[in-house]
Amino acid sequence: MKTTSNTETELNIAAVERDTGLSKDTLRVWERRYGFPKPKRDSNGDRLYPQHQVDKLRLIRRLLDTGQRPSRIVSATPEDLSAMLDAHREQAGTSEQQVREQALLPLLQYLRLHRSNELVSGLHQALMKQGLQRFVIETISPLNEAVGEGWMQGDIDVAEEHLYTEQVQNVLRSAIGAHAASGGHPRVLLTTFPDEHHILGLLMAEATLVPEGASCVSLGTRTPLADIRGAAIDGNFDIVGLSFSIAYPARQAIEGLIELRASLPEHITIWAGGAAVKGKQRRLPGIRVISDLTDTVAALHEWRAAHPS
Amino acid sequence: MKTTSNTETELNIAAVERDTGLSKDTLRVWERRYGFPKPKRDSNGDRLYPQHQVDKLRLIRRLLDTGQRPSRIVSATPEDLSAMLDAHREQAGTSEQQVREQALLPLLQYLRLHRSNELVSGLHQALMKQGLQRFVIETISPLNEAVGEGWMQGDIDVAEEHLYTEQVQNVLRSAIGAHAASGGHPRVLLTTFPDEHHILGLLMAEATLVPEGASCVSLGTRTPLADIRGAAIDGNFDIVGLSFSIAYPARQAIEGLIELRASLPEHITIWAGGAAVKGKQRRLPGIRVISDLTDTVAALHEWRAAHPS
DNA sequence: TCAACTGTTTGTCCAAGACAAAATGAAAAC
DNA sequence: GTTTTCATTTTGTCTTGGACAAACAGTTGA
Repeated sequence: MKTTSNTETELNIAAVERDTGLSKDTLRVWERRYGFPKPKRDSNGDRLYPQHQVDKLRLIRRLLDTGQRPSRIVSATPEDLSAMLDAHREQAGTSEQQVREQALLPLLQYLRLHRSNELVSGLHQALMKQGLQRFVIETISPLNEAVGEGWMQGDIDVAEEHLYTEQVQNVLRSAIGAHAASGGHPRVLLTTFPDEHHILGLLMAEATLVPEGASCVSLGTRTPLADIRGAAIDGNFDIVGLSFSIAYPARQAIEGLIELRASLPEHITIWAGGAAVKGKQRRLPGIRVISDLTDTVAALHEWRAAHPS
Repeated sequence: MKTTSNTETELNIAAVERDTGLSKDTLRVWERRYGFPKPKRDSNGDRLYPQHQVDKLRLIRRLLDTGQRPSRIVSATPEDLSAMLDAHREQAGTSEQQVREQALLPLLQYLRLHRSNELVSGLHQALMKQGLQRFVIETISPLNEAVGEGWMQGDIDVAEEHLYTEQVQNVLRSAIGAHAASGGHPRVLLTTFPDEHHILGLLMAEATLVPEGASCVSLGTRTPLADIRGAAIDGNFDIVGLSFSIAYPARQAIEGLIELRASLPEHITIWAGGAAVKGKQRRLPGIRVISDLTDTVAALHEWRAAHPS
């Protein structure tokens, strides 16, 4: 609890939970079982995590998402972890993506050089050229991945990541607002669970749905479950769309979604998208798991086929 | 951990945390100290909260936001709690504000009725009529206060407050983007400290500065101090603007600002605005405290007077 | 090839204690 | 009369070590 005044790069357990998405309980039990992380202690005996341990934890989380198990990787060296990530990267066949990134390289460069003006005009140009849907799918989505990747590897710092998020938000919100399609069907309510801060996933979903004539209402991030339920019913929505970033604990996502499913009337469809729920369709009966942005459009067509007005 | 199969209206502690926003630790310590909530237990001894206890917890949370203290209200009866809410409601009616609200009443009504389309067009209309600066000062700012008030009194729920924030954000971001003034002076970096989630203050500041020809770059909310410093220096900014909502602990704001002042070179001006720092100018040497939105413009003119290019 | 069984791994929950930060209220100083 | 300072509660978050169900991995048998 006590904050250290000397070194700014040591985080308490709550901050690490925020930064890594690993719960306090998990952090403590890993320390007990695997000997890592091994934080320092402040004068009160409270844990203080050095920055490099937090970085390693993020790396570990990433590997967990690829199917590795904690006992195998928590006590491994950072070098081994990087090697594992690289191995997985090879396997996933990102060659196609590498090509696409060619076109994105200038945008990434602008970001790294803090040239926000150029970044904005570059984004606008791409938007004009591709149209909203293609812009989101072919530019923003891979750019997100590249930025996330860069952040993991330390090429991109917090301020740059924030700047990126802000500018993309500006562009997307303006573009969505310009469509101004009211009265369309279905009516879609978009939001995230309370611990999810990332909004780009929501905006990207909205940006792919609005051009299809759907009527979207976004509540932004961090809406408590009970309020999602209330808003969905009161607002007479057909679909509730939830977004989960890669940082969101998959377990929490699944539990929350099952609870939400149980609390909503059957005629309201639930869509769940994002890295944390990818491939979890089997564990989420009654919920449509959206595998990627193009799948959003597919899900919309499915809904319309099943609900001829 | 074990989920009950019979009654769906009993939640485990993680679900209650999600629904109420009260941490597991807090729920346990309240039970120990005040005897409420008093959940049932499943076969494994894990807590199972009946729905009515969760409802009461949400009521309690609302009262906490009005300034009540847990020891006074946690063990009170639901009737007493309702009475307290009513009492607070009576007290809060400010006459001057009532007048202003006359013009804003339609907008508030749209929000309460979840008529997001009408809300958006109402906001756009006001923006067109008043221009960006006056729109922010005369419409958005008092509307914010009215929404905050309504939230305290329970007239406006979480979902409505989120909806409001989203729509205002859309309008402001579009309007700011439309100005597209690059290369102006001074260069202003806008953001908030890590625990501050509220973004409207930042956007309102940006919306008053951009029409004056300043060049604003926003990092959004929740930027760590070290990264603010880095971005300000690397980006060659003249001014760093911080926003603090009424919910931000004043003490933390002051401490953080003093630290930031010490870590930034003297030639970079710091502006601090928002309810949490209002009237704290005396305790913040070397920092320009912005008392309200009109003062933002005044501060800009001051800076220009002191820095003839 | 798939289903059922078995042992291991893993995340979440529990209890009761501790302590710093925040809030309160009273006394002192401007 | 207003603000500052100090002492006393209150309150949220952190601690340890133990427990157990759900998820997983591996093997056996149909």
